[in-house]
Amino acid sequence: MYYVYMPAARPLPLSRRPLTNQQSAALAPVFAALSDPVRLRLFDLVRRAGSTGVCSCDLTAPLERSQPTISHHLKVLRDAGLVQARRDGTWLWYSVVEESLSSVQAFILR
Amino acid sequence: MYYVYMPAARPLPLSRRPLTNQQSAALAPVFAALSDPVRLRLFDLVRRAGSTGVCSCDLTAPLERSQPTISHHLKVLRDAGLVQARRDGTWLWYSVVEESLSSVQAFILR
DNA sequence: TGCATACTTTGACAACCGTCAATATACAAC
DNA sequence: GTTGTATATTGACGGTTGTCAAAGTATGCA
Repeated sequence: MYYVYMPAARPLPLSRRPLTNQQSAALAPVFAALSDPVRLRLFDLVRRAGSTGVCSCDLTAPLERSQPTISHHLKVLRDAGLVQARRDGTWLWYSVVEESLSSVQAFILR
Repeated sequence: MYYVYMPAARPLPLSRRPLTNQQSAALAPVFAALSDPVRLRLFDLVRRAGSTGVCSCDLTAPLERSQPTISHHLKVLRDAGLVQARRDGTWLWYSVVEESLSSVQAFILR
């Protein structure tokens, strides 16, 4: 009978372990929200409007889609946590949620 | 009649102009390929296999999907240019395409 | 109250997606 | 050739998606 040195069981750093079911389930909707060309351009337009934001009424014309369609896409981006809306009278001002792309960035650099 | 100084018309740096139709159309399929939880885990498993790659036969069990389903997802990742396959006898070894995420990275840092 | 503008929701449609069983193909060994 | 293993394709199924017209809701103003 020999005694063999066994290092204490210690999990690897999180990022060196395979992506878990929960992690992928949380990440997929963010990628899905950006998987449509119209939404990509929409997000880009909102982002370049900075902290001031942009009125959604100014997003319909450049994207050549009906107003309900733009409203639908903005909801998808909102539900994914990528953009937020602030009401000002009858207008809605959209701006990006800072750090909302950090999970995507973390996956890329993983 | 006055002469007013007008700087020569010069386009802004590319990244400071709105995302074009073509750019978003090229980018969306990459996001779409990563918009499914199974494909995210699949890509992660392939990536952590490094340049050696991983046999696709070793990808079915951990993802708890049928062999045709995994084959389908691998094709989606291949078509998006995210992974590549090298044949070795009856096996196929999958590895990531380096720099394949650069367009996503560029969009995030845009 | 009524009207106008900004936006959302509903309903419908075709197209697409994830999944699996069944089948087909590719390759190696015999 | 045959047999066995690895992978791809086909076909079908329910579910989801992008789109628009139409109708509904919300806000401001007279």
